[in-house]
Amino acid sequence: MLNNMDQRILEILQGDARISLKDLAVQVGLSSPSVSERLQRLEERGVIRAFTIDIDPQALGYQLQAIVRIRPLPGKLQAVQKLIEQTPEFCECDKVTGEDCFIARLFVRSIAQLDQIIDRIADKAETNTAIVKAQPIKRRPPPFGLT
Amino acid sequence: MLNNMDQRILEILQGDARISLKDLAVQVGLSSPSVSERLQRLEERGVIRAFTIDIDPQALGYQLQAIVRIRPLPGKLQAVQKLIEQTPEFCECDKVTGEDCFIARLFVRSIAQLDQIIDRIADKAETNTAIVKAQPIKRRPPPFGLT
DNA sequence: GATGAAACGTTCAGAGC
DNA sequence: GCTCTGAACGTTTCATC
Repeated sequence: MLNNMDQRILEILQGDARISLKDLAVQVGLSSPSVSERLQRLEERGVIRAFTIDIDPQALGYQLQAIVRIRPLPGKLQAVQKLIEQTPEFCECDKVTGEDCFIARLFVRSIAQLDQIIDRIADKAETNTAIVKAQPIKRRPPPFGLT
Repeated sequence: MLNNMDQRILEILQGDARISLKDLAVQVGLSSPSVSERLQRLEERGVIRAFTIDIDPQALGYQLQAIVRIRPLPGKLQAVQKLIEQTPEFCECDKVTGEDCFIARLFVRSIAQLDQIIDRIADKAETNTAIVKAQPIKRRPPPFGLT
Protein backbone atom coordinates (compact mmCIF):
# COMPACT_ATOMS: atom_id res chain seq x y z
CA MET A 1 0.00 0.00 0.00
CA LEU A 2 2.69 2.48 1.07
CA ASN A 3 6.40 2.04 0.88
CA ASN A 4 8.58 2.36 3.92
CA MET A 5 9.60 5.94 3.25
CA ASP A 6 6.00 7.11 3.00
CA GLN A 7 5.14 5.32 6.22
CA ARG A 8 7.93 7.07 8.06
CA ILE A 9 6.90 10.43 6.65
CA LEU A 10 3.32 9.89 7.78
CA GLU A 11 4.40 8.86 11.25
CA ILE A 12 6.53 11.95 11.71
CA LEU A 13 3.89 14.32 10.32
CA GLN A 14 1.27 12.79 12.51
CA GLY A 15 3.30 13.83 15.55
CA ASP A 16 4.22 17.25 14.17
CA ALA A 17 2.59 18.49 11.01
CA ARG A 18 4.51 21.75 11.08
CA ILE A 19 7.97 20.24 10.87
CA SER A 20 9.92 21.85 8.04
CA LEU A 21 10.55 19.86 4.88
CA LYS A 22 14.23 20.26 5.62
CA ASP A 23 14.06 18.62 9.04
CA LEU A 24 11.69 15.97 7.75
CA ALA A 25 14.12 15.26 4.92
CA VAL A 26 17.01 14.85 7.37
CA GLN A 27 15.00 12.46 9.54
CA VAL A 28 14.08 10.17 6.68
CA GLY A 29 17.38 10.56 4.83
CA LEU A 30 16.19 12.26 1.66
CA SER A 31 16.47 15.75 0.17
CA SER A 32 13.78 18.38 0.74
CA PRO A 33 12.52 18.29 -2.86
CA SER A 34 12.07 14.52 -2.70
CA VAL A 35 10.10 14.75 0.50
CA SER A 36 8.06 17.57 -0.95
CA GLU A 37 7.16 15.45 -3.94
CA ARG A 38 6.17 12.49 -1.77
CA LEU A 39 3.99 14.74 0.33
CA GLN A 40 2.21 16.00 -2.75
CA ARG A 41 1.59 12.46 -3.95
CA LEU A 42 0.24 11.45 -0.54
CA GLU A 43 -2.18 14.36 -0.64
CA GLU A 44 -3.21 13.64 -4.24
CA ARG A 45 -3.85 10.00 -3.42
CA GLY A 46 -6.00 11.10 -0.51
CA VAL A 47 -3.90 9.34 2.11
CA ILE A 48 -3.34 12.68 3.79
CA ARG A 49 -6.85 14.08 3.91
CA ALA A 50 -5.83 17.33 5.58
CA PHE A 51 -3.25 19.13 7.67
CA THR A 52 -5.07 20.14 10.79
CA ILE A 53 -4.84 21.02 14.46
CA ASP A 54 -5.87 18.92 17.40
CA ILE A 55 -7.92 21.15 19.70
CA ASP A 56 -8.26 20.18 23.36
CA PRO A 57 -11.94 20.44 24.37
CA GLN A 58 -10.96 20.62 28.04
CA ALA A 59 -8.95 23.78 27.42
CA LEU A 60 -12.14 25.28 25.99
CA GLY A 61 -14.06 24.40 29.13
CA TYR A 62 -15.65 21.14 28.06
CA GLN A 63 -15.21 19.11 31.20
CA LEU A 64 -17.47 16.25 30.22
CA GLN A 65 -17.54 13.89 27.31
CA ALA A 66 -20.28 11.35 26.61
CA ILE A 67 -21.04 8.65 24.07
CA VAL A 68 -24.73 8.74 23.21
CA ARG A 69 -26.49 5.87 21.47
CA ILE A 70 -29.61 7.05 19.73
CA ARG A 71 -32.57 5.06 18.40
CA PRO A 72 -35.06 7.34 16.63
CA LEU A 73 -38.77 6.65 17.09
CA PRO A 74 -40.63 5.46 13.96
CA GLY A 75 -40.68 8.21 11.34
CA LYS A 76 -38.28 10.44 13.26
CA LEU A 77 -34.99 9.37 11.70
CA GLN A 78 -34.49 12.43 9.53
CA ALA A 79 -35.54 14.83 12.27
CA VAL A 80 -33.17 13.21 14.76
CA GLN A 81 -30.23 13.27 12.38
CA LYS A 82 -30.86 16.93 11.63
CA LEU A 83 -31.06 17.75 15.33
CA ILE A 84 -27.76 16.00 16.01
CA GLU A 85 -26.03 17.76 13.13
CA GLN A 86 -27.33 21.12 14.28
CA THR A 87 -26.18 20.65 17.85
CA PRO A 88 -22.54 21.72 17.69
CA GLU A 89 -21.68 19.92 20.92
CA PHE A 90 -22.04 16.65 18.99
CA CYS A 91 -18.58 16.32 17.52
CA GLU A 92 -18.73 12.88 16.00
CA CYS A 93 -21.67 10.85 14.81
CA ASP A 94 -21.82 7.46 13.14
CA LYS A 95 -24.85 5.84 11.56
CA VAL A 96 -24.54 2.15 12.35
CA THR A 97 -26.13 -1.25 11.90
CA GLY A 98 -27.92 -2.89 14.81
CA GLU A 99 -30.43 -1.71 17.36
CA ASP A 100 -28.97 1.74 17.74
CA CYS A 101 -29.17 3.88 14.69
CA PHE A 102 -26.66 6.57 15.69
CA ILE A 103 -23.67 6.57 18.00
CA ALA A 104 -22.46 10.08 18.76
CA ARG A 105 -19.80 11.81 20.83
CA LEU A 106 -20.90 14.79 22.88
CA PHE A 107 -18.80 17.45 24.60
CA VAL A 108 -20.46 19.49 27.35
CA ARG A 109 -19.42 21.94 30.04
CA SER A 110 -21.65 20.51 32.75
CA ILE A 111 -24.13 17.81 33.66
CA ALA A 112 -26.83 20.45 33.34
CA GLN A 113 -25.89 21.06 29.73
CA LEU A 114 -25.78 17.32 29.08
CA ASP A 115 -29.27 16.97 30.50
CA GLN A 116 -30.55 19.82 28.41
CA ILE A 117 -29.18 18.44 25.15
CA ILE A 118 -30.40 14.90 25.79
CA ASP A 119 -33.84 16.21 26.73
CA ARG A 120 -34.14 17.91 23.38
CA ILE A 121 -33.75 14.51 21.69
CA ALA A 122 -35.98 12.66 24.15
CA ASP A 123 -39.26 13.18 22.33
CA LYS A 124 -37.86 11.95 19.02
CA ALA A 125 -35.67 9.03 20.07
CA GLU A 126 -34.66 6.60 22.76
CA THR A 127 -31.19 7.41 24.01
CA ASN A 128 -28.52 5.73 26.08
CA THR A 129 -25.82 8.00 27.47
CA ALA A 130 -22.45 6.76 28.70
CA ILE A 131 -20.11 9.25 30.37
CA VAL A 132 -16.48 8.94 29.32
CA LYS A 133 -14.32 8.16 32.38
CA ALA A 134 -11.01 7.61 30.63
CA GLN A 135 -9.53 7.23 27.17
CA PRO A 136 -7.24 4.20 26.92
CA ILE A 137 -6.75 5.07 23.24
CA LYS A 138 -7.15 8.74 22.55
CA ARG A 139 -7.03 8.50 18.78
CA ARG A 140 -4.57 6.99 16.40
CA PRO A 141 -4.44 6.09 12.72
CA PRO A 142 -4.78 2.45 11.66
CA PRO A 143 -1.55 0.59 10.85
CA PHE A 144 0.10 1.87 7.68
CA GLY A 145 1.58 -1.40 6.50
CA LEU A 146 -0.26 -4.57 5.57
CA THR A 147 -1.38 -6.49 8.63
CA MET B 1 -12.83 31.71 26.90
CA LEU B 2 -11.22 32.78 23.63
CA ASN B 3 -11.48 36.14 21.97
CA ASN B 4 -12.78 36.50 18.46
CA MET B 5 -9.36 36.69 16.85
CA ASP B 6 -8.24 33.43 18.44
CA GLN B 7 -11.44 31.73 17.36
CA ARG B 8 -10.92 32.76 13.75
CA ILE B 9 -7.31 31.62 13.84
CA LEU B 10 -8.36 28.21 15.18
CA GLU B 11 -11.04 27.84 12.53
CA ILE B 12 -8.64 28.58 9.71
CA LEU B 13 -5.89 26.33 11.08
CA GLN B 14 -8.33 23.53 11.56
CA GLY B 15 -9.01 23.58 7.82
CA ASP B 16 -5.38 24.05 6.81
CA ALA B 17 -2.69 23.77 9.43
CA ARG B 18 0.08 24.45 6.94
CA ILE B 19 -1.09 27.88 5.91
CA SER B 20 1.75 30.39 6.19
CA LEU B 21 1.69 32.92 9.02
CA LYS B 22 1.64 35.59 6.35
CA ASP B 23 -1.55 34.32 4.67
CA LEU B 24 -3.13 33.64 8.03
CA ALA B 25 -2.29 37.17 9.09
CA VAL B 26 -3.91 38.61 5.96
CA GLN B 27 -7.06 36.55 6.51
CA VAL B 28 -7.56 37.74 10.07
CA GLY B 29 -6.27 41.26 9.47
CA LEU B 30 -3.15 41.25 11.65
CA SER B 31 0.60 41.17 11.03
CA SER B 32 2.56 37.95 10.94
CA PRO B 33 4.34 38.58 14.26
CA SER B 34 1.02 39.13 16.02
CA VAL B 35 -0.42 35.94 14.65
CA SER B 36 2.75 34.10 15.54
CA GLU B 37 2.48 35.29 19.14
CA ARG B 38 -1.16 34.29 19.39
CA LEU B 39 -0.33 30.87 18.04
CA GLN B 40 2.34 30.39 20.66
CA ARG B 41 -0.06 31.39 23.41
CA LEU B 42 -2.69 28.99 22.13
CA GLU B 43 -0.16 26.19 22.20
CA GLU B 44 1.11 27.13 25.67
CA ARG B 45 -2.42 27.22 27.01
CA GLY B 46 -2.98 23.77 25.57
CA VAL B 47 -5.86 24.84 23.35
CA ILE B 48 -3.90 23.62 20.36
CA ARG B 49 -2.76 20.21 21.51
CA ALA B 50 -0.87 19.38 18.34
CA PHE B 51 -0.43 20.09 14.67
CA THR B 52 -1.19 16.87 12.90
CA ILE B 53 -2.40 15.20 9.72
CA ASP B 54 -5.74 13.60 9.09
CA ILE B 55 -5.08 10.24 7.50
CA ASP B 56 -7.85 8.58 5.47
CA PRO B 57 -8.17 4.92 6.55
CA GLN B 58 -9.95 4.06 3.29
CA ALA B 59 -6.95 5.20 1.28
CA LEU B 60 -4.92 2.69 3.31
CA GLY B 61 -7.30 -0.12 2.42
CA TYR B 62 -9.51 -0.08 5.51
CA GLN B 63 -12.90 -0.53 3.90
CA LEU B 64 -14.79 -1.24 7.10
CA GLN B 65 -15.27 0.66 10.29
CA ALA B 66 -17.06 -0.64 13.37
CA ILE B 67 -18.01 0.58 16.81
CA VAL B 68 -17.50 -2.19 19.33
CA ARG B 69 -19.02 -2.09 22.80
CA ILE B 70 -17.11 -4.29 25.16
CA ARG B 71 -18.10 -5.68 28.57
CA PRO B 72 -15.22 -7.63 30.15
CA LEU B 73 -16.05 -10.80 32.08
CA PRO B 74 -15.41 -10.65 35.85
CA GLY B 75 -11.70 -10.27 36.54
CA LYS B 76 -10.82 -9.71 32.90
CA LEU B 77 -10.90 -5.93 32.77
CA GLN B 78 -7.15 -5.39 32.71
CA ALA B 79 -6.56 -8.16 30.20
CA VAL B 80 -9.25 -6.81 27.89
CA GLN B 81 -7.92 -3.27 28.04
CA LYS B 82 -4.43 -4.47 27.25
CA LEU B 83 -5.69 -6.54 24.33
CA ILE B 84 -7.53 -3.56 22.89
CA GLU B 85 -4.52 -1.29 23.24
CA GLN B 86 -2.26 -3.84 21.61
CA THR B 87 -4.54 -4.34 18.64
CA PRO B 88 -3.55 -1.47 16.36
CA GLU B 89 -6.78 -1.67 14.36
CA PHE B 90 -8.54 -0.22 17.43
CA CYS B 91 -8.04 3.48 16.79
CA GLU B 92 -10.16 5.01 19.52
CA CYS B 93 -11.27 3.59 22.85
CA ASP B 94 -13.27 5.16 25.66
CA LYS B 95 -13.82 3.72 29.11
CA VAL B 96 -17.37 4.67 30.03
CA THR B 97 -20.02 4.46 32.73
CA GLY B 98 -22.94 2.09 32.31
CA GLU B 99 -23.29 -1.50 31.25
CA ASP B 100 -20.56 -1.38 28.66
CA CYS B 101 -17.12 -0.77 30.00
CA PHE B 102 -15.38 0.15 26.75
CA ILE B 103 -16.59 1.65 23.51
CA ALA B 104 -14.01 1.38 20.75
CA ARG B 105 -13.65 2.21 17.08
CA LEU B 106 -12.18 -0.46 14.86
CA PHE B 107 -10.83 -0.18 11.30
CA VAL B 108 -10.54 -3.39 9.27
CA ARG B 109 -9.87 -4.39 5.68
CA SER B 110 -12.51 -7.11 5.55
CA ILE B 111 -15.28 -8.86 7.41
CA ALA B 112 -12.87 -11.75 7.88
CA GLN B 113 -10.45 -9.50 9.73
CA LEU B 114 -13.30 -8.08 11.81
CA ASP B 115 -14.35 -11.58 12.77
CA GLN B 116 -10.81 -12.53 13.69
CA ILE B 117 -10.28 -9.52 15.94
CA ILE B 118 -13.62 -9.85 17.69
CA ASP B 119 -13.01 -13.58 18.24
CA ARG B 120 -9.79 -12.80 20.07
CA ILE B 121 -11.80 -10.77 22.58
CA ALA B 122 -14.67 -13.24 22.82
CA ASP B 123 -13.26 -15.37 25.63
CA LYS B 124 -12.56 -12.36 27.84
CA ALA B 125 -15.61 -10.16 27.25
CA GLU B 126 -19.09 -9.82 25.86
CA THR B 127 -19.06 -7.66 22.76
CA ASN B 128 -21.56 -5.84 20.60
CA THR B 129 -20.38 -4.81 17.16
CA ALA B 130 -22.06 -2.14 15.06
CA ILE B 131 -20.82 -1.60 11.50
CA VAL B 132 -20.54 2.05 10.48
CA LYS B 133 -22.82 2.72 7.49
CA ALA B 134 -22.36 6.47 7.25
CA GLN B 135 -20.86 9.38 9.13
CA PRO B 136 -23.30 12.28 9.48
CA ILE B 137 -20.63 14.11 11.48
CA LYS B 138 -17.15 13.07 10.52
CA ARG B 139 -15.37 14.90 13.32
CA ARG B 140 -15.39 18.48 14.41
CA PRO B 141 -14.22 20.49 17.41
CA PRO B 142 -16.75 21.67 19.99
CA PRO B 143 -17.90 25.31 19.70
CA PHE B 144 -15.14 27.79 20.53
CA GLY B 145 -17.30 30.48 22.06
CA LEU B 146 -19.54 30.20 25.11
CA THR B 147 -22.75 28.42 24.32
C1' DG C 1 16.46 11.38 -6.29
C1' DA C 2 20.13 15.39 -5.50
C1' DT C 3 22.06 20.14 -5.99
C1' DG C 4 22.17 25.02 -5.79
C1' DA C 5 20.09 29.52 -6.66
C1' DA C 6 15.98 32.34 -6.50
C1' DA C 7 11.67 33.18 -4.19
C1' DC C 8 9.29 33.04 -0.22
C1' DG C 9 8.13 32.89 4.82
C1' DT C 10 9.37 33.51 9.67
C1' DT C 11 11.54 35.66 13.43
C1' DC C 12 13.63 39.32 15.98
C1' DA C 13 14.63 44.04 17.47
C1' DG C 14 12.92 48.33 17.86
C1' DA C 15 9.16 51.46 18.19
C1' DG C 16 4.30 53.12 18.50
C1' DC C 17 -0.44 53.04 20.02
C1' DG D 1 -1.04 45.30 27.16
C1' DC D 2 -1.09 44.42 22.14
C1' DT D 3 0.42 45.49 17.63
C1' DC D 4 3.37 47.07 13.52
C1' DT D 5 7.68 47.77 10.51
C1' DG D 6 11.78 46.32 8.44
C1' DA D 7 15.91 43.64 8.21
C1' DA D 8 18.22 39.08 9.10
C1' DC D 9 17.63 34.50 8.93
C1' DG D 10 15.79 30.13 7.53
C1' DT D 11 12.84 27.37 4.30
C1' DT D 12 10.65 25.93 0.08
C1' DT D 13 10.60 25.67 -4.78
C1' DC D 14 12.32 25.34 -9.40
C1' DA D 15 15.57 24.29 -12.98
C1' DT D 16 19.01 21.29 -13.89
C1' DC D 17 21.65 17.19 -13.65
